[in-house]
Amino acid sequence: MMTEVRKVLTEERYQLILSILEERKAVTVAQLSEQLSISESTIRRDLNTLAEMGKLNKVFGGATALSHSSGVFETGVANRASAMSAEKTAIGKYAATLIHDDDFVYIDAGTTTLRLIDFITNKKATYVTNGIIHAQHLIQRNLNAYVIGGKIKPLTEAVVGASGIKSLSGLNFTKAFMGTNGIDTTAGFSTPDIDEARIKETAVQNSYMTFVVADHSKFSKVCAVTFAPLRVGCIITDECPDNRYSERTIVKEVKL
Amino acid sequence: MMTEVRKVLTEERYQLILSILEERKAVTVAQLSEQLSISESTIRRDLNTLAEMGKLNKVFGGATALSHSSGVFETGVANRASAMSAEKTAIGKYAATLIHDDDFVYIDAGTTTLRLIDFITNKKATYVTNGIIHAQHLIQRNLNAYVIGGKIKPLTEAVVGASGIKSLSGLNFTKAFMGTNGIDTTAGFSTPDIDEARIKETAVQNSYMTFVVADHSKFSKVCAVTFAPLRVGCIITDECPDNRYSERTIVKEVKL
DNA sequence: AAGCATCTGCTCGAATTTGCTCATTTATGT
DNA sequence: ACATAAATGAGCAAATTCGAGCAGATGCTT
Repeated sequence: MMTEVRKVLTEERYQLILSILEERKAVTVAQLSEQLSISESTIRRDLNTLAEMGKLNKVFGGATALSHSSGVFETGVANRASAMSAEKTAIGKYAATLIHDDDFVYIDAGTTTLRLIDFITNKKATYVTNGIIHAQHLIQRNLNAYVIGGKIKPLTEAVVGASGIKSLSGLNFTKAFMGTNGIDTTAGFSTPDIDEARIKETAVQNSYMTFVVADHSKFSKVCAVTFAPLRVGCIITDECPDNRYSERTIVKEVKL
Repeated sequence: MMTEVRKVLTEERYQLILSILEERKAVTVAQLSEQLSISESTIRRDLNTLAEMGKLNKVFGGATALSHSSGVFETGVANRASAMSAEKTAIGKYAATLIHDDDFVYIDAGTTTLRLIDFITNKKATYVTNGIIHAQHLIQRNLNAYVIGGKIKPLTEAVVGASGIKSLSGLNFTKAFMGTNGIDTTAGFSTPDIDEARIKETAVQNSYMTFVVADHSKFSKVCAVTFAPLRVGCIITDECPDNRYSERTIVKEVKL
């Protein structure tokens, strides 16, 4: 090998793989290959070895961490959060810290934003959402909750349509937390449903700042309808796979 | 464009499905398909596998969670619904038969009206409510559901306040189904909360017909704020204790 | 320096998973 | 009860992943 990069010992790689797995609970061969700059063949060999040693659970496509029943400290929200992907929890936890007193916050319907609600502590801010389940969670946390009026889309239990957009007019949010199905350098933020896109579009336009919460799987994906260009939304994610995004807008990577 | 799509491990998908199910207690195949951006075929296969493992309850159209120990439907409003259960059921069952095709129905927040929703069969009518839980129930019955926008009152999870009233303007209901805390010959229909009273008042004014659903315990009670005089609302009850009411408005007694 | 063992990365056929189509079954409305 | 619509599962083709085999590189010994 002609490279001057220090050789990574096999044992060292094993430790790296295990620590990554410990954090993520599940990784693909491709992820490990990219992160460690090692060929997939070697990753496969390592995973096989580690699986034989009983250090991890090998599955088709990658590996999962062994189910450790170690955590007795898990309570309520944390318990549900651990069942949920760790990424969304980390993203939600960070995003929640961005809310300050007297903020007028819009919370978009979606799973990542729902996780965010569980970490909100600021009771002086005011919250508006278009998600029926989101509204319930806000209320259960004793927060100042408002819901957008309009037609409810059965699939996602989100308020959409013309009257929903009308409901948003005149509301000037200080911060909007949006979910998205796709993030792309040229297509921006996109979602499959046109009605939901219109609502998102209006909410973003009516907000002073926009934060898009999305885990790494949403990058380089393009859905049917774009609701905002890349530059208008700060991205909060667990891992940004490409610096082409940080060149075009603010990207905050939270650590797991 | 290199649409780099991040692989999601099968095991990971299982966890995601279970956590979503934990959150919502019931999901459709279509919902999971959209949430996880995965084909319905795969979702079906996953649900079958998870059902075989005994991790969830597979039903036609989707899946339901196993343990109903802690759910959104058993908190707050749903708990109080247990009082006068048989009476409310009978009242709701009858009231639901009053809804016809092309009706534009307003359903007030409250426990009796919530029971009413469970008996609605007409899918051609359109339904508007100010209750968050009511909206969820309407959606789960695949009905045309709209929600009023505005501030959510924590105790009853009902939308109240000025923007709620504004949300109602321009809506001309054919039928309104209202709950009430008190019915009195002189004070009319009354409720303890002034904000909720204002919403009720507006809804009644905007409706061609008004039905007040109330069990016998509500008669001869007067609460802080009157939202409608006795004559504007037909009363649907299990037992009317006094013919002074039937002299002043239409009273329908349903049998248990 | 040459020999040898080990590790790494690449290639390719086999195995697995995934998404689509379509006939059948199940639910809903008249 | 009948007709219509929706959901389901089996079958099939495409995409992805796996593992064995092979060649080059590295490090250690002679």
